[in-house]
Amino acid sequence: MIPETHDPESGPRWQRRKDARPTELLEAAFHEFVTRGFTATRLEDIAKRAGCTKGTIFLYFENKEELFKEMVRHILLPHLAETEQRVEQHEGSMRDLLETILRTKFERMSRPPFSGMPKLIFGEIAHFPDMARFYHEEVIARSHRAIAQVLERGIELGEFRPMDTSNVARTAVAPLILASLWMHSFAPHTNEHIDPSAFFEASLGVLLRGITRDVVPGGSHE
Amino acid sequence: MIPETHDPESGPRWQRRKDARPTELLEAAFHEFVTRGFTATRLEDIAKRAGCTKGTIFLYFENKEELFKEMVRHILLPHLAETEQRVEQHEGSMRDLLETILRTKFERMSRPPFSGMPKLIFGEIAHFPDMARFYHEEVIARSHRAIAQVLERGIELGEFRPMDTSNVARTAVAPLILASLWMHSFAPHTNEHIDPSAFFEASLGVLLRGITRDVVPGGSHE
DNA sequence: GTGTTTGTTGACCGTCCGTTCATTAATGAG
DNA sequence: CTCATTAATGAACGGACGGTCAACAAACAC
Repeated sequence: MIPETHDPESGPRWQRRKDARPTELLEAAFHEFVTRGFTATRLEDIAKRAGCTKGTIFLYFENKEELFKEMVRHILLPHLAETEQRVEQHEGSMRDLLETILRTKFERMSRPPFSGMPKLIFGEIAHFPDMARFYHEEVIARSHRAIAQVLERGIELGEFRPMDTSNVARTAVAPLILASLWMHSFAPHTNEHIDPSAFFEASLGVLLRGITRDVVPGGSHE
Repeated sequence: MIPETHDPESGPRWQRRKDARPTELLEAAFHEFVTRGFTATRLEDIAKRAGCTKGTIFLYFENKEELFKEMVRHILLPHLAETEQRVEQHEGSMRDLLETILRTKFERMSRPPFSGMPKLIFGEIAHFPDMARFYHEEVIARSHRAIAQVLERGIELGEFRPMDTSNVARTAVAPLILASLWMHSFAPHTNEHIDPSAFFEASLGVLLRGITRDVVPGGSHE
């Protein structure tokens, strides 16, 4: 009942941690934004989760929007090189590569905290033109390019039929995005629970059959 | 510069229109919600568009959330019977029926104002459990059931291969939803413009090839 | 015309929350 | 130890907006 009095047992009331704060704030922001959305997240919540107060945020970030941008940079950019590198290095079946890429993406996007990104992005990015451009160029376009490239190489190799690779690439990721959105919008409030794995396998099956070049029946696939 | 003085030329300052107000407000609400999102829409904007003031809204609706619910009921429910009836009455190729249903859905979802619904729904419905249940039961589940039914009948008729019809139905609509989301999030802020029709055709092609039962090459499709 | 009913207004209230800043205290140098 | 520096605090500000309500005026009966 004497909150003003500092408990001498617990050391200093707070510490000066200039180096650690930004990262802690970015990660707290990621959690809160992805859980509650940009607008609904209060800076006080982020501060609390990061173990400081609201005012501290403004020592390291210009404002809420800038914090959001930095958060995206900090969290997502490290994941991009991986996919690109995988495409670069892969040799052999493009069908296998495509499956691997989509499966990896699915693993990441189907579990928190990343499962919350699509809702966050599609739901609120329209209000932040800078951010929309940044996210599109740095995340979506790069990911899209990697998948389209795999499709093109597959066509050249005769594994896939000729197609509109750009739009098929979008078709390929659409179910992944829908699954994430579902988890964070309807799933918590309905009894109809989608089994994410089964949904992924079903959509992957449709995709692979839909793009594979017709083969002569009777011919082995090995 | 005398805004308090009412211009005698323009008739009464306002009219009493008890019957017309609700519909006008619901349609104004639809436009505003779909354009700016639930949270970002101010009741004042809706009132202005409907030709009245904020206070009038509360004569007809309990609060903002209730207005939102009524809006969904008013706008969407009339569209549902149509699809169900089409499925009921169709005879002949399930492939044609599936294509017709998806194409109709695409036409509606790819143009304003309906193109804004997915963003509105997936973006903000999580905050309104009642609404989520209602929308899921009355809109999504019914639409989903119709598509799954077409797939099942197609399997029985030997047009489609055996499959997880429920999850393939979701796979089928995923690109439509993604296209709508794109239009209302990234499209206004990037140079990479998706051609909605081309995207639809590409995804429809993948879907149909992906679910069609394998046929003997050389056989005509007629 | 007069009076009554009631649909509509618009000023107002209370709350929420991003942002600011004077104050406080942790830290490190000397 | 003392002092200077500055990270961190938390009270306070201000604008936005959902919701309220007393006053107003349109409509209608007579």
